[in-house]
Amino acid sequence: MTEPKRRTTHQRRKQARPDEIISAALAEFGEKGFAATSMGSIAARAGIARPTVYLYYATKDAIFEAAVMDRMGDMLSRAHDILAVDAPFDHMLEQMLRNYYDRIVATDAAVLIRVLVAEGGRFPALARFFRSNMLGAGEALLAKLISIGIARGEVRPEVQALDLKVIIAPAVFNMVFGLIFGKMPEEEKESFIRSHISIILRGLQAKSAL
Amino acid sequence: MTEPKRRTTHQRRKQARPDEIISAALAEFGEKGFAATSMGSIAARAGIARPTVYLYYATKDAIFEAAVMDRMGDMLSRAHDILAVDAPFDHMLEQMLRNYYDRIVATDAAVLIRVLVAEGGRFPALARFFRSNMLGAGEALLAKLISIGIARGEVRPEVQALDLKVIIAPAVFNMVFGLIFGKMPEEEKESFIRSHISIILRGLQAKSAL
DNA sequence: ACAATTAATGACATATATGTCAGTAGTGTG
DNA sequence: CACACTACTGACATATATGTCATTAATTGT
Repeated sequence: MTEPKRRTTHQRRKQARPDEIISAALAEFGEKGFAATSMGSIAARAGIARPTVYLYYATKDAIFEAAVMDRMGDMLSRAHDILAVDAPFDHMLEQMLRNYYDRIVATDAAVLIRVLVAEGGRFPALARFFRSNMLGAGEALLAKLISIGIARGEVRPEVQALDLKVIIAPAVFNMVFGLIFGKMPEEEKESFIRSHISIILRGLQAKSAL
Repeated sequence: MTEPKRRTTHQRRKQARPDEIISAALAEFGEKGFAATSMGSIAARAGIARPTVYLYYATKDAIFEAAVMDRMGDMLSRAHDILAVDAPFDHMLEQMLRNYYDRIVATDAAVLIRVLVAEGGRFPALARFFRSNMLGAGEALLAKLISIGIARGEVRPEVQALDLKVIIAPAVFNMVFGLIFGKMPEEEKESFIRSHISIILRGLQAKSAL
């Protein structure tokens, strides 16, 4: 419970506002896009007056920056713990990829991608941060899996030298696809994920492991 | 030469304007994004006064629609002819994928994707058109290759039932990656393409073909 | 219960984009 | 060489978003 404190309206709000504003902003960005969203509409959705927003964030850019930092946190980094490195390679890879779909593809990350794509190179610092969390973490984890797989003879050694982004690319594709054409129905998505795992896994495996 | 006709400034302009406006608009969209681009800046880049734009297109949306129709044309559909269906499967796939990178990833399509992502579901008709040209054509061609490959025993039969979008997904990923983080340097891009082909090809091949 | 503090807002000044229209200036014709 | 035509533009009216500030209202300490 962390000490409720029972502060009445104003004071309690002070604590909650930043998060309320970020949530409202992400909802608006998701519906209308970044540029088409005004400070006014963010305020309205958050249930406050427009000038109040300026008390917490000076610009729309600042809101987006705060949103990225808040929501990206360490999305995938925690996956390290979950992964059972003693399982067979095909299990590890499937678990890792499904984790990726659950923890990244199906989250606010889609909205953040929408904004980053829409605004092009206007947020280079955020793009770097996003990349390290969204792709970097995945690549690092993959590199680990691959080297384990190679050591065990389950993965063909040439893979070591390849660009591992290819392995997660279909998941990112799936996300962007949803942004443009609307989310795939659950059934189609599951079929896509199975196809992803099937083709990529086979693409990595050593001949002897087939 | 198609009959030069030698019309002077005004008349000649009339013919050229629509294309000039579309080119200017795409350049602006690519630099600043769709929403951040004003009719004024499009006009300025096209070297005409703002009201002149309205003589050809009533809204910015109309310009974008015209741009999609004009630039998407039949990007990949012509690839059918180029493809040598009697080559070994690995050659056909590599040729098809490289064709995809050349004809789609490295064109105005990136700008169109940027706008479609940014504007979410605001252009459903265009999204459908885009999908059939950008993905549909690729999928159709792939389905053909795959069935040939299976018939010859070069591709494992289970692939028939999979979602073939996975095969081109890394190429689309590469495109979106460029939109967010800036284009990959040529060297890295070539390495990515090779990784793409290597992993996907292996992922499709029958055991006997390895 | 009352001053002091601070969260929140209404209202104003400014900036930028839009859409329209009357008018200008090239272009071809009788 | 006037006359009609048409591509084009400057200027206006309107709408929407921004950023700021003086003021209000809620909360806390004494």
